[in-house]
Amino acid sequence: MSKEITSRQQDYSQWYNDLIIKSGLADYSAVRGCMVIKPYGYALWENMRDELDRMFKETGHQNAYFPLFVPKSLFEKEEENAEGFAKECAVVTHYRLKVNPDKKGALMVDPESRLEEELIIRPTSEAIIWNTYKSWIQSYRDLPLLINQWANVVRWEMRTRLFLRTAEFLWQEGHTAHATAEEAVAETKQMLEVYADFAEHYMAMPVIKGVKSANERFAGAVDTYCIEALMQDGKALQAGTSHFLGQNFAKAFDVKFSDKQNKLDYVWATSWGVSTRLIGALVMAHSDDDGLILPPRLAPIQVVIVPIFKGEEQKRLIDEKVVPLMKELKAVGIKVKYDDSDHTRPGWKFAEYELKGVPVRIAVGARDIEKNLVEVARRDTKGKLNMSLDGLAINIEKLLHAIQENIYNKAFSFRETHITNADAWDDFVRLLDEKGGFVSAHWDGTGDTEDRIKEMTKATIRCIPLNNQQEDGNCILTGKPSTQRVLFARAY
RNA sequence: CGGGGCGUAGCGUAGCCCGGUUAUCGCGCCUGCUUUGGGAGCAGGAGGUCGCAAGUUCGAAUCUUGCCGCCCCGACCA
Repeated sequence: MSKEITSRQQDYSQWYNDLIIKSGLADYSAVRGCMVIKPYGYALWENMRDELDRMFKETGHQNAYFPLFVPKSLFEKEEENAEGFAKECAVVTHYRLKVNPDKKGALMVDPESRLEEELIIRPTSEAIIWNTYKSWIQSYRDLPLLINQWANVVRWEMRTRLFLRTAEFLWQEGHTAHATAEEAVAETKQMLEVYADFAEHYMAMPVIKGVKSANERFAGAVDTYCIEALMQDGKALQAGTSHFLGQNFAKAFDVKFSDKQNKLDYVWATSWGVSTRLIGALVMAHSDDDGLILPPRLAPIQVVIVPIFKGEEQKRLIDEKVVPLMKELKAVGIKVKYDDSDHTRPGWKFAEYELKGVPVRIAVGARDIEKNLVEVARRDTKGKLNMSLDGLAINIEKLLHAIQENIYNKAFSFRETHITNADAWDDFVRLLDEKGGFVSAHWDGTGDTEDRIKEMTKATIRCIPLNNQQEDGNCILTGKPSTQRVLFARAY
C-alpha cells in the first residue's frame, strides 16, 4: 500500500486532504493559501465549467472579461460591498522592483514606484463591471445586459482549505442589468435554478434552494439566494449564490437608462457565481475511504480498461478486442482510457483508478476473451460483474447512468435523513452536536438572535427554503412567535 | 492573529532527550531478469544544503537563540 488514505472516521479533515493530494486533483504550492490545480483536477473543473457555460449561454448570457485590478476609488463606491470585502483584499501599492543595494542578488520594492492610487485585486468584480456598464447602458434597448465572466479572484483568508477556501480561486461571476425589478428577480431565480440543476444532474449532489438571512446576505445585495449542500460529515456547504442587487450598484455607479416614455431610471442588477469550491463539495459529497467517487457526467475518465496478460501474444489478442471496443465506447460519447502501460501491474491500476474515482473499470484478460467476456467493476458500489463483449458499449452506457443515479440517490437519502426538526433548545443543541446535518427550527427573524445562536452553537442559518411551508411556532432561542422554520447547520 | 503539531532523499520516517567515523528504514526512482485476475519478486544502483541563519563546542541532525514554511484546531469567511 503506497498511498494510505486516512479514514473518514479517524480524521475527516485529513481524509479530505489525503484524497485531494493523492488522487492528483491538486497540490500545495509555494504560496501560502494558494494551491496548484493539477491536470486531473483541472480536467474535472473544465467539465464542470463547460456544462455551466453551456447552460449560461442557453439562458442568453455572453462571456466577457474584465480587469483583475480595481482602482480603490471604484471599489469603495458601493459602500456595503466595499466594507464587506475590505478585510480580505490584496492591495497593489507599487509597480516596480529594483536591485537591493544592501543584499546581493536580492530585489526590493522601489519606494519611488508607489502608485498614486492603490489597486485592489478583485475579490469580486461588481465595481469594475458596473463602472463599465455605465457607458454601455443608455436606453431600455440596451437591456437586459446579460454578461458572465470566467475569472480568478483573490480573498485573503485567514485560514485556507484545498478547494473549499483558498486565497485565490477560479469561478464564474454573472452580472446582469435589467429594466425592472421583477425581471432582475426573475433572472436571480433563474440562475439559482441553473445552479441547482447543475448540482443535482451533473454533480449528483442534492441541494436545498433558499434565501439567506440578512446576516448571511452578500454585501451590497437586497436578497441573496443560495443552494446549500450537505457533506458526509454533517456539515453544510454553500455551493452557489445568486444575488438580487436591486438598484444599489446602479446608484453607486450612476447607471441609468431611458425607458420607452423617455423617463430616466436606475437599472436593476443581479450577480451570481459558483467556484472551484464545487470540486471540494463534489469530493465530500460522494467519496469514500478508498478514494474519490466521481459522478459519470463529470468524470474526466468515465471508463478505464485494464488489460491482464502474460506475454506479448496474449497482449496482442487483448488489443484486438479492446481497440474496436474503444471505438464503440467513444462512438456513444464515453470518455475511455486504455491503460496498457507495462510499468504497473493490474492490481496497482485497480487501486489507482479507484483512488481517482473513475466510475467504471473494465478488466480484460485472456480467460475472458475465450468466453467473449470482460469483468466490469463499478466504483460506487465496488460491485463486479461479467459482461459480454457483444453490445458492451450500450450496457456500459446504461451502467454509467445507473451509477450517476445511484450516487445521487445515496446523497439524497443521506440529506433527507439529516434534516431534523427541533422545537426545544436542548434538542436543537444535541442534534447539532450528535447528529449534524440541517436542523429545522423556528426563528424570530432577527439578526441578533441569529448571532446569539451562532455564538452558542457555531451553527448559522443556512437558508430559508424557497416555497417554505408556513406554520406558527416559537423561536428556538427566544420563544418569540414565528411563522416558519429555517434551516440551521454548522457549515464550511 | 491565538493554541497545538511538524520540518532529515520525490514521499513517509528512525536517530535528537544523553553531541562523536560513512545519517536509519520503507515506498518510489534507474538497470537487468523473472512476473502480470487486487498496490509483484530477486539482484544491482542512483539519490541528502538533516527548513534557514547565527551561536556554543575540538566536533552539531542532536544543545542555545532568532527567523521561515506548512498542516490541524479556533476567531473570520464562499
